[in-house]
Amino acid sequence: MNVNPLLKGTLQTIILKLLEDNTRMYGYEITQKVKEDSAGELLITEGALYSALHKLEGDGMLKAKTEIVDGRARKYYMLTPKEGKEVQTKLHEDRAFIIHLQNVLNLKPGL
Amino acid sequence: MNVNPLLKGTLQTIILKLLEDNTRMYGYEITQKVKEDSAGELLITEGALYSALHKLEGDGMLKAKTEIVDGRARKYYMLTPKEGKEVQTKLHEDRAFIIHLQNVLNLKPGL
DNA sequence: CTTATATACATAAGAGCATTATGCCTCCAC
DNA sequence: GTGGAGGCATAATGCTCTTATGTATATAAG
Repeated sequence: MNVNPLLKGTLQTIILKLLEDNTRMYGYEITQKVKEDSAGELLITEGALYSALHKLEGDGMLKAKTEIVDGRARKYYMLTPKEGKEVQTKLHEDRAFIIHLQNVLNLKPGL
Repeated sequence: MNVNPLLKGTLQTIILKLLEDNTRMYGYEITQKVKEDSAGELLITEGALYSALHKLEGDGMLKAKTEIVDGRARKYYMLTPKEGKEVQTKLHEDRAFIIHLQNVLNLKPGL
């Protein structure tokens, strides 16, 4: 995460959410998708991303499968089946947290 | 920050925003205010708070003044005058960041 | 009187997660 | 043949949080 170092700990959530919506993605693809969705404002650094992916894999949240595409290796990640509900819970909590934060900061939703 | 370890780096922003709105506050008061505003969901730990206050003071963002109230020492903090605009900028960025995050997480504002 | 709870500040140890800086490799356009 | 884009990875460093602990006063409960 580059432009604004405000939020740490968000990266895991972003990864899980994207994998929930897109079945499977590889690292570079995730960086581009986040950049797109945020109008170029959220830039995930590679160091942070790959560490996070490895950690989530180690924790059993993700499984990986490497494939060769156009002569280059891609490592696709997807959610492990059992973690579906956990992702939902996480997203629920994160949403609640953002709302509480908006209340504290007095940032009305929609502004 | 307790209940949800999602966001790190938010505490400084919270402190600055509260001091912008309330002229001056002391540490314990800040913990209670955040707890209130978040319906008991955001619990600032004392270790985090006092470290953050000391850092902001060291950076020249805040100035402190100790007073004795009811026999107990209170350390009131307030923004340094020159930092008014910086706080505005910070809050602006943070608001933008939250919105981008909502876009990436596909959490529609207001939900 | 003593104990618990609330008020109030502070610091140290440790962990977690990010940035920054590298490194390695391939494909393709100029 | 050089540079940029695609693609993965790790090490050093630093910031910020949690957890634990310490100090101290006021007040209510027993």
